[in-house]
Amino acid sequence: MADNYHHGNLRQALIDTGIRIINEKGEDNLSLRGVAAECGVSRSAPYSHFKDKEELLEAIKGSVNDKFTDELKNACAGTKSADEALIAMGRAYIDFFRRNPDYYTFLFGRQNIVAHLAMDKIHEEDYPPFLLLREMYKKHLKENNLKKSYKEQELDLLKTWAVVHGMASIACMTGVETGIDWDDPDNGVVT
Amino acid sequence: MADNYHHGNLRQALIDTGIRIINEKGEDNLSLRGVAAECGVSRSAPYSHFKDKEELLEAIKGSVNDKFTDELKNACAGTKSADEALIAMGRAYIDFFRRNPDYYTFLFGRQNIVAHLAMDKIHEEDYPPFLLLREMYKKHLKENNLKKSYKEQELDLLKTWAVVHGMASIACMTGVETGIDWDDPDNGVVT
DNA sequence: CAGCCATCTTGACACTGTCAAGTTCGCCAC
DNA sequence: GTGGCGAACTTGACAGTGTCAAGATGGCTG
Repeated sequence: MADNYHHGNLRQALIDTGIRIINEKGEDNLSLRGVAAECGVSRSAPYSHFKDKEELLEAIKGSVNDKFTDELKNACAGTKSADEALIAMGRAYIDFFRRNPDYYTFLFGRQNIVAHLAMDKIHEEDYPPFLLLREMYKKHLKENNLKKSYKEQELDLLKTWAVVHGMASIACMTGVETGIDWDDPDNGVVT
Repeated sequence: MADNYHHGNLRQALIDTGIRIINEKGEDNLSLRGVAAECGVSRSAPYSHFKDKEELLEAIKGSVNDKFTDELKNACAGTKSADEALIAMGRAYIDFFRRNPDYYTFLFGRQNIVAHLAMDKIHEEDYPPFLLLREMYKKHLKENNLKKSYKEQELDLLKTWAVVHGMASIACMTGVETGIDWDDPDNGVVT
């Protein structure tokens, strides 16, 4: 049967059902054998597409990261100024992980990002969400006619990222409703 | 032999070697059987002290959390004002996870804290490090003769925790050296 | 048509968490 | 002391896991 052999797009199927399983049952309950089974394929078929279980997880991570980055971009899309965009991004960042708490550990747990990007300092890295933040931040400086030293900019970016990222983490841990008027504080931090 | 039976303090021994293994080989490579073996005890001996592997992990987590809280307290100890104490705590918080990056995921990963403390909102929780932060924050308000609404206080605390926690997370992910003059920014955020 | 080779399968192994049943031994009532 | 209770520990067993080696399949290229 041509059904069993040459599945067609097993690689993508594995990634997709992998994401679904993580959503339904959490990262802990994702097994290579399980993913393979749900794709209607034998236990070691995945080894034709991924060296490791780890490599499949990395691929899934990449996919989730794309979705995350898209949501951040969409949040920016409807805004008229860089200031608005920064606020919208902050909201979207936190919302994303409030809606999918499991993704926080999944994306940021372990040494994933380090392994992926091998960056030395934050401002040298190419983590897409951070690139987006920097871009908007520079726009914000231009629009408001602000001049800052490189050091000051670096610190602003780090602080902004930290506060938003921290809020997301806290929101995931506690399930807290961030009853916060982002229009004020985020701006306060950035400027 | 009295050596095999009634180990004496197996419970604590399991926790201690558990911590050691996590330090040496990471959480992923910690197996119940492994811990038991290193304690010179059979594979299911741990089940006399812990219901689960999860219950052992929780115990280890508690132990690590104690160490973390101690370091924060020690950081406060040498300070003369609440403002100084807050800064010292922020530094200690970030330093702790820069020294032990694995602990970040271990402590804050999954739903650990939620499961542990079952808190609804941040200001109602009893997570020791946060209690310490709030205590120092209130001292800071008193020492500086500041009056703030409950809402404002809540927001200050959340923002402060978020920025410090976020910095810690970022530091763990990136291994970045936080070349930051904490004497300025932290104060700026808190006040 | 021949055969290459990516793709997939089956068999096997070591390792894991967990349970049931049995063993050991300190301790307490008699 | 002696009996035995019960906590602490052991051994045997089972299902599930990641991974590899060897073989089967079948679309593509010559």
